[in-house]
Amino acid sequence: MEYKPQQLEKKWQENWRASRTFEVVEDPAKPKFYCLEMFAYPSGHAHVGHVRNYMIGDVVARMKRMRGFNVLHPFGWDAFGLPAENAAIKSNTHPETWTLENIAHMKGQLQRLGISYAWEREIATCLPEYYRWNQWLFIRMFEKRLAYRRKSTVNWCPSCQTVLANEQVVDGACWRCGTPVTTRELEQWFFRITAYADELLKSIDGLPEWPEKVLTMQRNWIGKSEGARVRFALAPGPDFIEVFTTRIDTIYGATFVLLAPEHELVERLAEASADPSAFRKQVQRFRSQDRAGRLTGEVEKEGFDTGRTAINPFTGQNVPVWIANFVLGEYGTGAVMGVPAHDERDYEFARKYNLPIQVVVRPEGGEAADPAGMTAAVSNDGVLVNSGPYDGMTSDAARAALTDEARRRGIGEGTVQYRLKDWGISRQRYWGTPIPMLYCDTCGIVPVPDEDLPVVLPKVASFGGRGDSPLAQIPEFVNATCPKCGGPARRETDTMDTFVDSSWYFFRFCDPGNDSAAFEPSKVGYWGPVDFYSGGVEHAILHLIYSRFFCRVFRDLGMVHIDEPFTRLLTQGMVLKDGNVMSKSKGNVVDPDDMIEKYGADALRLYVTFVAPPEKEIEWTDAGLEGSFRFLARVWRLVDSVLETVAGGGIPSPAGMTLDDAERALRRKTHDTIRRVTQDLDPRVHLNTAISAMMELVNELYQFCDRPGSVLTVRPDSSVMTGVVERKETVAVVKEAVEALVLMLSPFAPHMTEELWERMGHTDGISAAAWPAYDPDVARAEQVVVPVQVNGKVRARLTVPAGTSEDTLQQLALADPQVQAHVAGKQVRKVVVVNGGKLISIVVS
RNA sequence: GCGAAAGUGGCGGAACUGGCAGACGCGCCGGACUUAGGAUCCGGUGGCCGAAAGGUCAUGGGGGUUCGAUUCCCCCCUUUCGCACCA
Repeated sequence: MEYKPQQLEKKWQENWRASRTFEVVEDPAKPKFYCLEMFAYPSGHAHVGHVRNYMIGDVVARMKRMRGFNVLHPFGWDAFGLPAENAAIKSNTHPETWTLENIAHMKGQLQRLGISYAWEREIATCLPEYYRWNQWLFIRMFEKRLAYRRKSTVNWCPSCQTVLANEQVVDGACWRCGTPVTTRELEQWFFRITAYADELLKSIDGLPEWPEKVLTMQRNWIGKSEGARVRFALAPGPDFIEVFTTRIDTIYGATFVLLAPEHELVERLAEASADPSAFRKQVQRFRSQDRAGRLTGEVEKEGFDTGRTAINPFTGQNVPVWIANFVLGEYGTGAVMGVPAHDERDYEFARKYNLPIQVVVRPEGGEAADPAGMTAAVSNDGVLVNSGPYDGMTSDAARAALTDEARRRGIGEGTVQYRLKDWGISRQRYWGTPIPMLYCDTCGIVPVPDEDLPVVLPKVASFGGRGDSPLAQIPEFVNATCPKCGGPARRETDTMDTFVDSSWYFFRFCDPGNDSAAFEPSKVGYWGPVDFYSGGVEHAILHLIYSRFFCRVFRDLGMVHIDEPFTRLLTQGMVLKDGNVMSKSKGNVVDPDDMIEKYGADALRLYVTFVAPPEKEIEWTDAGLEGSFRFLARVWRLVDSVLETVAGGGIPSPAGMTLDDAERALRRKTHDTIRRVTQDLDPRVHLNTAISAMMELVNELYQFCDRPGSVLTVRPDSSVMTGVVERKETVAVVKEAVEALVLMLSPFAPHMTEELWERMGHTDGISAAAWPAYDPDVARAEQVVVPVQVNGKVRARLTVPAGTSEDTLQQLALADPQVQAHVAGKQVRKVVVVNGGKLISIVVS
């Protein structure tokens, strides 16, 4: 029978659905395994990049199932978001229609791949059954003051017409569309992720199974720095400027103070200045400078003197107060002390504007620099000079002592500063979760009562972003009644950032149908945390830090008992075509359906897992896919040819039989392959080398069948073998090899192996079958070949019984005629037997 | 600029704690079977010298440690990624 993947794939997909093969329930008797791939944005069409991600997860899920785990492997849709809205505007449909159609199409594509998803657990975040719990959680967070509203300067994407979180600004541009981000002053809802900053940072050390790269990115993003806040009195009083510094040890060298153009004191200083309008003009110019440039240092450092001075609380000196465009209003206190001798930026600034430079730190064991002759700031720690009572202290000691003095004098204190800021979640767009809040003139901000949830997203006809939320244009939505006083109230018309949806969906999968709670704690208690999570590295800080935050919020609500949501993270590489990311606009998208039609889903699955390690980027090639197809056809022919003999349960195991050399060699190869494949899949996920090992076994089986004197032959037309196999040993050995092969191949090529498994006489289905057992006694060779090197070159090979002692090996090596030919007339300096007999190295002079 | 990772045949990639570099696949070459082969099976395939046996050079470049280095150390080059005025 020829290998025709299409029909049998259909057959088995139908069979899996009908018999609910991959649905699961909690079973305390079995070890659980929660295997998850990042759910999909329903953009319209799955491409082979998606396929690759889902295959990595599916191979792991199927393998774990066969190894006796109760495996939860669900899938769903990250279905809210701007593209739906934009597409709807363009094509004059509704975002919901667009989204649900896309989901239906993509679901079909994924099902044709034969992924072992528990489809009955499918969720879509745009449905009220789901987003209702976003609202529920929002209210809980509001109650715990983890959600709050304030006016602030926010990132604004002029193209998307909405606010962006800091995490969504990449190099000063919108993460979604690449438009340079501007700022706006808006009343916004925030999640207090900073309340967990320290915990999120510390527990990074508790994530040993995450890529180091992702952990580093998260550490940098949280950006903890320890330092001090110190107040410089403004002369004349009573105002003061509070600065944040990590280098209080250099404070005796602070010869000026710099304010961000956004600093709250700026307006008052302008007011009191000689020429307020010129002052304001300068400030305005700084504020309107390219934001990205200001943030990255591409915009030149500039500043101007406010004409005022402040008092350095340690030196007592009057120091000028300047406003500088490079000082960040959002970080620290929005004001810094200028220490030109020991900070490069301050140095540059002081040189430009001729501000005094005072050296207060010298290198340990070196001389203090001469301010006049300096060409650059010296920012290393050292020993203090010109610092009054602190002279001679190391920077470290001085930081402690100076902070202590500041605290005693009431002019400052040690603080910890984070770069991480609270997560702004308000979005002025339609296609998202309505924020369940009401504004009442008498009662203020009032949450929608739980029993009134969900606040359903009303159907509207127009959603053009115009800077305010489309929901604000619907009076029936906006006008509501205050649940507290019964008076008129206004509804919040912003929607939530879609990253809220994706920050807890993995919990919902544990109990997706629950209509009285986000999930039943006992169910997450059983399944959580996610044991294996795979997805793109682009979420290294966005989704992955928000999810870690939400997990802790649920924990503090008493609903989960874990700190971290994902035990192991694998960031898979992208699939490129012609060196580029696949995208519709580039016209280089490879549609999995086309590939399935040509070669079958199994070949596609095998290709994306074989071509490179999962973490690496790959370049799509049709030739590679064809190669994978060829391998599957080769396996098919092999099994098909020997099927009649190996089928049925009547043949005993080869263990205990008296085997000939070839049979023993094949058995050894079989068990060696089981060991290699098993290790490559678990705990490592080296899918490519696991497949290589199976290919070797297949090659070996072909050789075995073709060996001289064999009556087994794999026929090109895949007819049954010729002749009659009389040796039951031969049959038993081949059967063992073929069964192990088919089992281990099944996570990669489930359809074909199901078919073969059935034809081999099994009725239970291969996904219920047990992973083949590795027998180390079989894999161990009874004879080993030991290479003998003389001065680094292999000159002979000894064939000896396994376990020959090192002494004996040495003697045998030196007695070997070929070795002697190379040793003759020279002096043997050294003989080394490596790793108990893996190799012998002889050194002669 | 700072930091991290990586650099292996024509290509994708192997090599687990230093131990026969190039597994496995693609491509290419040859053979068998064929009316035919873009099917299949078998064989070959890093460079150079050689008819062959064999020799010799080879894991970005240069040093070092070692009996032995793709693997460990130092310097340099290149690429990719991350951070990028965070005081």
